[in-house]
Amino acid sequence: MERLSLSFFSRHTVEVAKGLIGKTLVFGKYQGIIWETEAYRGLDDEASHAFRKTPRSSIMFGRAGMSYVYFIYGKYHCLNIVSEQDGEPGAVLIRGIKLIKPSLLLNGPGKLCQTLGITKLHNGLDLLSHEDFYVMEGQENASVYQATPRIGIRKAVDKHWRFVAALS
DNA sequence: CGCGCGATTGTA
DNA sequence: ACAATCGCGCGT
Repeated sequence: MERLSLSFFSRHTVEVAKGLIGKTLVFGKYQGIIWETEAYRGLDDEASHAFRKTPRSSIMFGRAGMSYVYFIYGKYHCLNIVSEQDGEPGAVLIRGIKLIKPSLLLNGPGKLCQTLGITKLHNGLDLLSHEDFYVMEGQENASVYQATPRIGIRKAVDKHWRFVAALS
């Protein structure tokens, strides 16, 4: 299967978030079908870390296809993939994947990173060229069935930028 | 340098 | 409905 390239990730973040549903995340020995995503943008998105440019969020302003991993609530890590043209902020939060072998649904960004062992050490890696951390084509039958407000935020609840795959 | 709070989760 | 837990971001 073919690895997703720069042209896939360097689009509007909402399109990337939808497009990632059904794709295959590869991280070391793990492989999983991406089940749930959320789009986060810049100045037009009050709920995004990139609403303001800070040291932490600066990666979101860089070239698409890079990993953005942040630490939250003193306990959990969350995995994002940078989107948009270089210079434009955006990233897609990976909220859920369906692990292949062992078959296991990882719902929730914290649990996902905990299970796979993703930490801040994996922040700023290039998924376009990394040896065993990337996204490739997958089961395209997993089509988007629902768009909802994003989870765990109080701002910009009018933006329905959370996407969940259909059952299968 | 101090302080409030969060793109979460498990438990009550 | 809420506590746990600590790094980030902003104000002083």
